[in-house]
Amino acid sequence: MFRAFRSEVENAVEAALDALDLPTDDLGVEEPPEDVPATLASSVAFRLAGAVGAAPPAVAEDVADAVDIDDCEYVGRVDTQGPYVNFYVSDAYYADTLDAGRADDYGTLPPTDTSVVVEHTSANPTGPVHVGRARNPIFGDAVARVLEYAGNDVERHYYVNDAGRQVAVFTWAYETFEESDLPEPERDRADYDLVRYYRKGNEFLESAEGDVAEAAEAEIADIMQGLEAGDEETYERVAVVVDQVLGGMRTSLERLPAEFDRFVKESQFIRNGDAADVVQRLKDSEHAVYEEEAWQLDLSAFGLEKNLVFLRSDDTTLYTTRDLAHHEWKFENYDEAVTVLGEDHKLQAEQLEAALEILGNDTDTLRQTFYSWVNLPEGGMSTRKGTGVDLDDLLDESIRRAREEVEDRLGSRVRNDELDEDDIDRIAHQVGIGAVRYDIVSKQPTKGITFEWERALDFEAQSAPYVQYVHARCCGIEGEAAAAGIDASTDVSVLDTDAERDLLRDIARFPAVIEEAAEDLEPHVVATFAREFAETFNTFYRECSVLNAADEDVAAARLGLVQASRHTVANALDALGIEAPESM
RNA sequence: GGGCGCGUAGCUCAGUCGGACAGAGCGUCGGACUUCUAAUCCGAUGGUCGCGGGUUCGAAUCCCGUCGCGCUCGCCA
Repeated sequence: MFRAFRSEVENAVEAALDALDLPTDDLGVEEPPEDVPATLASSVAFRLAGAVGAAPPAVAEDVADAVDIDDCEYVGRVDTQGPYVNFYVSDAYYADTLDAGRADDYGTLPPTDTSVVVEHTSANPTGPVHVGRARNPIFGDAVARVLEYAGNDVERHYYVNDAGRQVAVFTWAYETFEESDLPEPERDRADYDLVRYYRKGNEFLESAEGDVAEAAEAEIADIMQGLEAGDEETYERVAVVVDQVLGGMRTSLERLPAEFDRFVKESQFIRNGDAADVVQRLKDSEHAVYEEEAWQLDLSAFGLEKNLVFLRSDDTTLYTTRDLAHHEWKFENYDEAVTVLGEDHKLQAEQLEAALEILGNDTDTLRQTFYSWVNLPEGGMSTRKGTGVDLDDLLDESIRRAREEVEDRLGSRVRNDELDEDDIDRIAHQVGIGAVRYDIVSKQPTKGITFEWERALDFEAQSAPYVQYVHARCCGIEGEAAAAGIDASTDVSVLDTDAERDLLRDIARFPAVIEEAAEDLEPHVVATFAREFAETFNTFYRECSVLNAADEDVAAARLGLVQASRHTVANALDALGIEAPESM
């Protein structure tokens, strides 16, 4: 309802300014501070004071008088407070909010008929997913979910690097070194198993000199040439490594869960000739230069100082070259493309966008969004060097601590619903994984995060369990109410306390929060909303009992409010990829 | 050194397309369970919004400068 209310307010202000012969380019519609009872306000009087020749409060009066809300359904009243014109919601606003909240998909926006491909994670298939990378699937999956809630037709893609130098090194190492020379794997799974060869290979290359180094490099170059030439046998050799490691990584990612509709291998753009086609078209462009035996793009016309090499002197393509073909494929098949990347890829992303324009693409449909790396107190994490915390270890530890919490609370539990072993297991997983996700997704992606165990696994702070608990409380009330024979109503006229009205106002805002998160690709606003909503609900919970309400009508309406609250909190959590427990 | 990002309470963070006295949680201190689940609630405490200028009726928010931290500047990805 908030979105409809806002639109009514904007139209009303614009019409009022028109009637007064004043400019309408900036309506100044904004949300007032919390202690102001209005739901929206306009600060337009400040700006018009000069032109009108009167003090802002007087102008505000004029505007308020000129505002006509007769046709408004959700604007109930207008007044002024100093220089501000304040807009209050109508009874219909509350009534329709409660009614809309009955739907279990509440918060979902109308279909946009737009297909959006969200590419995220796309980590090189070189080893287990570590926490430094884990921000990508958590943030990326939330972006995809939020876009879905906003009415888009979303596909999630993982772009698999199976054609670059790193996998060539990996393949060579896998075929060259003996298992007996390697340390024990940390887990019995392909990614943990094979990463040992990758680390060993890199170690070898760093220290090797002379003929030995040259021989190794020759073998690696041979693999890269084979890939470039479309040699089947080479693809098969590489795939042995890539598919196994990727399979292991998927197992980790699915625990979050971060699942994908499609794994797009970059080698396909070499094999189908698209990469070669891109190379030819770039060579023909006016920005192409041939320097030091390699083909490059001079991107100074796009404000980029560094040239982009798109064809090596040995005629092999680079990651970005193949990614150009990949993006043209996306443009052909989807209305919009969103890519979630680490901040270390910013320059490459700018070069990609410029090159796509040179190739004649409209890049307005491409949005590349970035997140800062998660570092350890002692520095960065690296698969190659083997430094960092594995995502599996973080999730295991989080679940373990969550289970401890559940077991600790069993004794002091008021509710007599007898949690069995399966319930404890379920809650430990929901809370443990939810806490990790919330910790990551609730922060602005541009801000750096230093990983610290105790902070990431703090269940007391502004965290997933706090929000999840509200959902469990809603489920508990609904269960008790059903047993007591109470049927929910949508009669808001008996919901007149501050706590009830505040809760309705928060429920009403939820779709607008989804809209904002999708527009800005910032799921953390949903996390902030969920936390604030939980606070509002907990106040309601304390002050407004459903089972012990003064009369049946109030009990029924409050039960309706609890249902709408449950849908709101469940879907806010779902948009973040966090499970909503029915009991805790 | 150039480019990009970040800097808000002791700590972790919201707020940043200019607007009403800068908000939470944690911590500290003090309260609330015979009540629909206390993983909860209520109160107190705590801030030169890195620093210095500028624009404006109004700046945490925009501009310039400066300091600190991160990323980046490969024929790696």
